[in-house]
Amino acid sequence: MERFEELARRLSAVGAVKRDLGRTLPQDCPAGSAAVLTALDREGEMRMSRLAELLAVDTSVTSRHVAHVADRGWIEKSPDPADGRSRILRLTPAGRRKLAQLSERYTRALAAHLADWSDDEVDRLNAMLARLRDSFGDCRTAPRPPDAGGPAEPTTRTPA
Amino acid sequence: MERFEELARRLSAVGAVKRDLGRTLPQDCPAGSAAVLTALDREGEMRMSRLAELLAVDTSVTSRHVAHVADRGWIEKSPDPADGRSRILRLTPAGRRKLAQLSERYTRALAAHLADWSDDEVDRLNAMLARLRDSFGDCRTAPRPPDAGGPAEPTTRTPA
DNA sequence: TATTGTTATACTCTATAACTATA
DNA sequence: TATAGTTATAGAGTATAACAATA
Repeated sequence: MERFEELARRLSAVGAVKRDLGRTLPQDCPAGSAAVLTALDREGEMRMSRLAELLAVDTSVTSRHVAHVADRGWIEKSPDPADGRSRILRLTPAGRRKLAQLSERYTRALAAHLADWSDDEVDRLNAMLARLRDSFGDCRTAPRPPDAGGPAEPTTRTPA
Repeated sequence: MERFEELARRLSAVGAVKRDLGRTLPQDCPAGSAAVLTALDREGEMRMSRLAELLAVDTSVTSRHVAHVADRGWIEKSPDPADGRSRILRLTPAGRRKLAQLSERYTRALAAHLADWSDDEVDRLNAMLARLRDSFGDCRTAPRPPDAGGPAEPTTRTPA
């Protein structure tokens, strides 16, 4: 169990890293908003429920974050032809520009701190974090739909 | 930069893992309090300023968390013979019992989710997270950038 | 009746700034 | 004057529950 106790502490310490990186974000786009933009950029347009699932937070939380970015014109909500209760969320050109700006700053800060890491090391950390996330799978929400069409061409953005 | 963009997303996703694990914590001891108990258990008695440094949060934040656990009798504050402004923080027996309880639940949840990980894999993740934390050293004093619309301001650092 | 999303409320975590009490 | 710690205030993130509109 010792190694799991260590892991618990290490995960806790990741918070410090994230707080530090979060300071690169502009005042009008906090981490929650950046996460919405990033998800829509990578996965393409989607409904609120799916976005909440991707972000692994409650729909009420997602609703607030979406409202924030929609108020600023970074995403648009169009009617969902398949379900009148739902709407389709989509990045706007302004949203893409905002995301590009965020991503550039955030990623640059990360790269600066990890300047002495080899590409391979970063890749290995990425792989392990991916596995970690998978191991916690869908403890909060339903599994992703059987994915058929593949995500709309992601432009490789990033932030929080 | 792509691998750093991926890392940014992976780090963000760690939040979901931590939220999930955080649900194992008892109502009277949230994550911040647990962090205080853990640090005092591992590093031994210390002053507020050192604790704040270990947790990588502002002393005002630490002060609140310490007040929470002190109110519940989990730590005690004794006068610092070397400096009258300061006090020494120390776990009480009750604090140790509380921590043992927390740790048991938290660690068990972690172990359950990572049941199919080998010891070696957990060790490697631990090592990488340790290095990640080290790479962000003591960068807690960096103020927020002036933000708002404009392009990323110039940085003195030269990322890879 | 069930589901999608919104809103009201509450709690945790964090930071900045003002304040106290020592040094 | 400077430092250790506290407190007041504010902002972000999250969750639960009550609600509206639609299915």
